[in-house]
Amino acid sequence: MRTTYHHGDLAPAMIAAAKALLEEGGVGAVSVRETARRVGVSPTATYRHFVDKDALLAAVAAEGFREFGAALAEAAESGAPMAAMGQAYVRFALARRGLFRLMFGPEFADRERHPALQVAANAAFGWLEARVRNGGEAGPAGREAAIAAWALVHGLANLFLDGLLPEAEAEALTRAITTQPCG
Amino acid sequence: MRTTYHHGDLAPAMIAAAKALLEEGGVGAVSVRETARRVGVSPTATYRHFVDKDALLAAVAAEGFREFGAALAEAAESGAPMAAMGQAYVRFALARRGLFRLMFGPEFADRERHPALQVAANAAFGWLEARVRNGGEAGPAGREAAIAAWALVHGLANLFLDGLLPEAEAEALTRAITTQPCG
DNA sequence: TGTACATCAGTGAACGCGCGTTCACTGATGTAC
DNA sequence: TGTACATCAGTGAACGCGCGTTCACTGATGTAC
Repeated sequence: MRTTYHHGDLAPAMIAAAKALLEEGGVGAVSVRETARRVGVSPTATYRHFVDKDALLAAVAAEGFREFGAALAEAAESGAPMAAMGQAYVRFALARRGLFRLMFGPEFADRERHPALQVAANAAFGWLEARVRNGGEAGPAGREAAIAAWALVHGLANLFLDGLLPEAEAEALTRAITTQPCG
Repeated sequence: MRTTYHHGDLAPAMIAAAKALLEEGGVGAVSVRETARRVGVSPTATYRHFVDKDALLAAVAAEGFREFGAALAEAAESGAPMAAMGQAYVRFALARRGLFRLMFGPEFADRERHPALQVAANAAFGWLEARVRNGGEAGPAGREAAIAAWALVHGLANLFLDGLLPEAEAEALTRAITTQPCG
């Protein structure tokens, strides 16, 4: 496929290939060797761009948070922001299952070791902070309400993802629940 | 440690050892070989009791659901069942992180292949069904309210687990949020 | 415009590892007579 | 109570595998003069 010796854009290509593997078989299916194979490059080339496998996964997760944040931000423009963001949240989780699981999974539990990832995650959840400040009451009650809304939508996403709620009803249930007074 | 040739109780011992590994290093740290090593038995002995590694993990997860169900049922006896169950839910997730992640994780996504696990999971969530039937209104609104309560508490558990909400506040936040009118 | 050379981005072979699982086997146990 | 024998629950060695990573190296690119 590649005719030149130099690939030219290896890092993004590796990230894209890793994302594809992630969707196909979960985080367990992502290996340096298979990712390199997909890109058409020797495994060794990886180490020009990522110090180790963990760094590759972290880069994938960071990109995930950026996409996630963009989807939420777009929904926030809508007329009914809370319901729209809830839908966007659940939709992202179901459309990008492997990525979503990686982003929130135990792989990057110690967030100290991955500051860039931390930054991306915080940016994605900026809307939450904004809601705490702007929307409704300030103070502890406002914070708790915002957290409750977040937890509600995060819980729905995970329950659908885990097959504990019927995925076919994801859209309808999410809409119904996030448009109730407490959603 | 063991002096007899026959262990006598290998299956439960393997499950216990696998659970310990699960807490120490997540599902990735659980291997047939290491589990057998811990029990003091050859890896091969495992296959007398579990057809393969997957079966061992499924047995662990099933036991997890039974313990989880018991913890929830006990909380349900309390004077303020919803708040108590919320606390129990979150507490279980944080105390048994590896187990909780395995139970809800992608390992057993196709629930068809693990009927025993399915049964255990359904039993654990019996309280949910009960609440839909007995508590409050019946019909779609009642169902949605029950699902919302479940999602709220499941979301809180996962956000603490994933380090997105400060774990130190787990008790207080969970109490505050589950005792609000909509919790 | 041409050339020497530093630097960058790849390669291929090899390392050591732990894994899940199978094989042929053996020690221990239980049961029928 | 004793014995033959089937069955059960282990063992140890070996299989093939894919992995992450390192090594010494090479082809391609860019820059200074």
